[in-house]
Amino acid sequence: MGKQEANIYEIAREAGVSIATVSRVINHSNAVSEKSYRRVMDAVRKFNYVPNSTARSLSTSTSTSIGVVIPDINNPFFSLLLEGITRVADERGYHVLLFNTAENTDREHQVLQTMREHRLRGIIITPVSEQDPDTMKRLHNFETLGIPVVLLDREVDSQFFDRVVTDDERGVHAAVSELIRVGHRRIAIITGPEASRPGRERLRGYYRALREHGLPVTPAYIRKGDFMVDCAYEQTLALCAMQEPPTAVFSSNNMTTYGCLKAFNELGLRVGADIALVGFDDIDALCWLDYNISVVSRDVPEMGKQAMRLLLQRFESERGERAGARECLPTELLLRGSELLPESGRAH
Amino acid sequence: MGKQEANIYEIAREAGVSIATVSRVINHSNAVSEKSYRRVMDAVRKFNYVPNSTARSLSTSTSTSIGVVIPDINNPFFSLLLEGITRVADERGYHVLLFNTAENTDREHQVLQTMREHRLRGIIITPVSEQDPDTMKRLHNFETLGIPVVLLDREVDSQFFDRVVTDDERGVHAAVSELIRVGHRRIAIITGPEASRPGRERLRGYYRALREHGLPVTPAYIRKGDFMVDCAYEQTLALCAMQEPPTAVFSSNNMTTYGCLKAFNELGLRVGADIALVGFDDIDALCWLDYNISVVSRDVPEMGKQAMRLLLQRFESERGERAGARECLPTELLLRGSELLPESGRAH
DNA sequence: GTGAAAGCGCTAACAG
DNA sequence: CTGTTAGCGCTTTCAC
Repeated sequence: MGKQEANIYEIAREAGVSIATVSRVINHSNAVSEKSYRRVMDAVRKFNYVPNSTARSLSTSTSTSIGVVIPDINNPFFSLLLEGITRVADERGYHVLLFNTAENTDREHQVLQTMREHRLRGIIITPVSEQDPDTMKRLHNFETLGIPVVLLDREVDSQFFDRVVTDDERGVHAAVSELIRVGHRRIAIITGPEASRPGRERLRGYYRALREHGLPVTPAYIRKGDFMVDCAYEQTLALCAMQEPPTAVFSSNNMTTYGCLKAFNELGLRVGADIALVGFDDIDALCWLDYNISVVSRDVPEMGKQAMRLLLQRFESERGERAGARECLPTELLLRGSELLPESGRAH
Repeated sequence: MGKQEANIYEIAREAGVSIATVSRVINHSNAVSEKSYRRVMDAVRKFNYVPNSTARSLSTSTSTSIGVVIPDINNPFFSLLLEGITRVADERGYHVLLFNTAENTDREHQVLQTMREHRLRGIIITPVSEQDPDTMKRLHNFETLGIPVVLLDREVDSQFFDRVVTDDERGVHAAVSELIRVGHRRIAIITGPEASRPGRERLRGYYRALREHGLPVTPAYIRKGDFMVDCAYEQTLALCAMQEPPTAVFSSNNMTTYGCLKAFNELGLRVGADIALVGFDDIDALCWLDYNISVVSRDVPEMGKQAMRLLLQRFESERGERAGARECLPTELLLRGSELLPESGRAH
C-alpha cells in the first residue's frame, strides 16, 4: 500500500551517479556522457520513474498549468472553446485547470482568488462582466506578477490585455443586410447583455445595417435579452403579439435562438414560411433536426486555440512586450433559407 | 514588472514573528496568541499574501488537484458531468485538472502518463474503453500509489475501483416495457458500443423487456450503434427501409436520438404519429424545440457530484478500506407521447 | 562531464 | 505559545 513514487535520489543511487546528472538526463540539458546517460535511463525504466512536477515547479518558479475560467460549461459555445484550448495546451505540454463561474460575479472573484495560490503559468478567461472593477483589478494583478492573461470573446474595459474576439459587428451587419435585401422591413433583434462586448457589438451591427439601408429604428423591435433561453422566449412571444409584428427576428446567440424557436413553435409559426429568423452562432443540433436556420457562424474551437496560442507567445517573448494584442477572427454568414421573406420562400 | 508574490518570510519579518507562527496562523493550526495572530493577519493583508500551494504540496506530499478525464467535452452529457464534479470540488477546496481524450485510447494513455507527473489527490475518469489493458494497468498503478480512482458511467473489467453508474438496464427495461404496453410489437434498438457498460446494459434491458413480455427477438431490429449521430442516422434509415419496419425505435443515448430524428425528418416520418421513439438521456434542446420525446432520464450533474463525493470519502477514510464502492443512481422514465403507437396517438 | 550544495516556499516535529 | 530546523524533490550555479 502507498508504494511511493521513486524520486531522483533513488534513480541516482541505482545508476551510480549524482542527482545532478539524473536531472541533466531527464531534462536533456547539458552534455552527459553516453555511459551515464544509459545508466540513468535504465534506472528510470526500471523504477518507472516520472519526475515530480510539483517539486520542479517550486524549484524553477514556473509551471505548466494554465487557468481557464468559463462562465458556463454547459453552453456548447464554451465547451467548444474549451476543446480548442485543451487541444493546443496538450500539444504543447500544458494542462488546464478548469474553473466554472456559472455567470456569477462572486464566484468569479473567488475563483480568481484561489487561482493566486497556484503557480499558474497563464490565464484564459471569459469574464462574467466586462465592467466589474474587482475582476479587472485581479486580472491586472496577475499581469503584474508576470502571469499573462488572455480574454476570450468578452473583454474588459481595458486595452491592457491580450484578447481573442470575432468580428461580430460585421457578421450581424451582413446578416441583417441580407434580411433587408430579401425584402424584410420590420426586423427585430433580441439582444445580449449590454455589459458584454458580444451583446453590444451584435447590436451595433444591427443598427448599422438599418442605417445604411435607410430603415428607421423601431425601438419596440429591439428587445433586451440575456443570452438565455427563457428571456428570449418571452421576448419573442412579446414581439409576435405586437400589432405590427416583425417579419424577421435576429437572435443574438445560440441560446437566444432556442428561445425564439420555442416561441415560434408554440405559436405555430413556421420559420422561413411565417417568419424569418437568423441567429448568431451555429447550432449542430438544429442541423440534425433539419431546422435550416441561417446563422452568423464562426470557428469556435479555433478561438480557443488562438487564445492558447496567444498565451504561448507571451511565454516565449520573455517578459518582452506588454500585452494588448487583439486577435480578431472572422465570422461567416451561412444562408439556409430561414432568412427568407414570409410567403416568398416556403421550405418545401 | 515581475513584482514577486510575497512569501512566508516577508510576512514573518513584517509581523515580527517566526515563519512557523505565520504558518500556524494561515493554517488555523495550533493555538496562536491573540497578539501574534493580529500582527500576522495585518502583514498578510498589507502584502496581499496568499500561500504558495506548490510549496505546500511539496512539503505535505499532498495536493488539492484532482484529475478529470473525459472522452468528449462537447457531448452535453459529459459537460453536465463536469459541472457536477467542479461544483462539489469547488465547495470542498479542490480543483479540477481537465483532460479530454476525444474517445481516443492513445490519447488516454498519454494523458494518464502525464498525470503521473502531478501530485494528484485523486482521479475521476470515464475510460474510452472498458477493456483496454494499458489503461487498466495505469489506473491500478494510481491506486497503488495511494491515488484513488473513481470510474464514471463506464467501468473497466475490474471490481477494484470505486464507480458511479446508473440503473440503465432497469431504465431501458421500463421504457421498452412501456412501448410494449401501448401496443408495439416490432421494436428496434440502436445500441451503443458493446465494449462499454452503458451500451451493454441498455441492450440487456431491451432483451429482458422483450423476454418478459414473450416477444421474440428479431436480430434485424437490433442495430449496432456507436453513440454517434452519423451511425445512428444510417441505422435508422436502414431500419425504415426494411420490408417490415419497426413501429418503435429505442435509441441508446442522446447523440443516437439526434441521429434517429435526423433520419425520421428526412423520411418525413412524424415521431409519435408515424413512428415511436424513446431515447436514453434527456435533451434540453429537444424540449425547447417542442419535440416531446420520451426518455429514460437521469440526474447527470448528480452523477458527477457523487463521483467527487466518493473521492472525498476515500480521502477521509485515511488509507482505510480498499476501493470497490459502487454507487448506482436511479433512472426515470419520462413519458411525453413519443412512445405512442402510430395512429393511436397523434400529438395534436 | 560530473558532483556538492544552496535554494524554491512551506510544513511539522521538536525544543524551549 | 513560539522559534529552530530539517526536510519535500528538483534545478542550478559553481568548482573540480
